[in-house]
Amino acid sequence: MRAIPFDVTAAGVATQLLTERHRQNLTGLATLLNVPRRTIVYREDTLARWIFMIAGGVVKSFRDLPGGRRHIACFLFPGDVFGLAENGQFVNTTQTVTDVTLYRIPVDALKDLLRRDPDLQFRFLCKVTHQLRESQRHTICVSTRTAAGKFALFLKMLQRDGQSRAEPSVPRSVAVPMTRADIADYLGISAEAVSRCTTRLVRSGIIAFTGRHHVRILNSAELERVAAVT
Amino acid sequence: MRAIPFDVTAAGVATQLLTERHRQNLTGLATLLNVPRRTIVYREDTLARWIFMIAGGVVKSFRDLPGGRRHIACFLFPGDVFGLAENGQFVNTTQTVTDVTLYRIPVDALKDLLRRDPDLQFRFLCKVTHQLRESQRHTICVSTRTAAGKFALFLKMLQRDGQSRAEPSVPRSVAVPMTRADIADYLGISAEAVSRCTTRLVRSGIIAFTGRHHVRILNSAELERVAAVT
DNA sequence: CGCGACCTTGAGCACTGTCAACGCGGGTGG
DNA sequence: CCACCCGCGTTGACAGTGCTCAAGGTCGCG
Repeated sequence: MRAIPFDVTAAGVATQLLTERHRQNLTGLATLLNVPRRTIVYREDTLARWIFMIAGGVVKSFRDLPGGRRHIACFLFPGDVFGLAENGQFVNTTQTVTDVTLYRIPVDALKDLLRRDPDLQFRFLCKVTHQLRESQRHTICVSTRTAAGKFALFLKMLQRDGQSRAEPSVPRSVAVPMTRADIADYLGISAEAVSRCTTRLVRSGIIAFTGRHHVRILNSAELERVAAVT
Repeated sequence: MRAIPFDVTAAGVATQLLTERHRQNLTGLATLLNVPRRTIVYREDTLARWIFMIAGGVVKSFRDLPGGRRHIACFLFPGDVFGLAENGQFVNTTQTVTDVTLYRIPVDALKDLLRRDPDLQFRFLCKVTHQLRESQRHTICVSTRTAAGKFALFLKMLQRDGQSRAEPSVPRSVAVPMTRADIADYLGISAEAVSRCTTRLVRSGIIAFTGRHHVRILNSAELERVAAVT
């Protein structure tokens, strides 16, 4: 964590796609890929020669910890950029959650382009800053004491994300494309704990499932209250 | 969380201070401030007109959650930049932990400078990327199941940080400038839990305290093992 | 329609949160 | 220079929550 200098909103909406000129500059460098679900995009600690940008679908970024647990750092949605590296190697492993289409951009060429195009670089700066804020929200999620509280905050995040991407959606209906196990690894709890707390929230009439990957929020105020428990 | 495009190391060491030319450009804009310990630098949800950079001392960035808990997002050290904003307002509250000297830079002027100086902007991009990685490490810390595991990872982070800043230090001695309560709020546990697990680590001969704010790591391998518990 | 992956539910145990009391130590004022 | 005092840290007891292991149930894809 650490510093966090730029206000995305003041600089234009970072979650929006780039301008047409920027798109053209980038697509000159990029390769478009179609990737089936459950596919590893890259593995941690391998040579990081590319940056990726999602055109459609959902990706998860994770790391297996000593001790056997798997920690999911983030879920990535259309418009998101990924390919975090350190010492020239990827930090996390990334895998598709759904079928995905993505742009693959050579990192060296992108670096040159950014140095020549300060405006485009500023977009990237805002994007990373935005992701830093998201990361801090994730940490708050995980640091919540109860499983129900974590899940409630997670739902709120998915809801915010969904509507910021202006997805075609039923009001108060939230898409949850990942499995219970993925949610568990993201929240730092067991899959059983996820099951138990969703069951309790359903029985309390706060949420309802319409299929395994769609939640409807029935009582937003109460959900907020669950999330706010010490 | 989300995307994470740039490899700090490949682009030059981001944790290092800026080059002399960059420093001169920046200090033209900056005001140097001396701030006593325990001072609020700015409060969350207030107008974000400045970015700050630490010349010396330690700062904490936190947010009080509904429910009464306080979540510390990060500790900031010399060379770190802070002032994260969203919609033109600061996201967190920041307070000095020790006596601090820092640079205060008007955000508008900085934005202009960055657009005119792509090289300097790239430094900032790397810095934010670095902080994103740190934030992910923080999340792993917090998601660890046991208090001892969280504390062990926290210590490792402080150690890495300390030596990356090339602090004058005794080998295996780690400076812990913050209080137990601050550590608790950072790790998402109670202050009592921090006390209990440090006591256990001391009794196990894994660490030793030389004063309240200095730890010596006696058995690094065992500390690693504690951190790796499921 | 059937198989397999995913999800749910249950019982026992370990750990942390909470509340409360005590100990320690540095700073301040007499 | 000394004694007090208050912030900070430690320790103990009890209740609550999640983890683990195990078994049963359900959805969706081939």
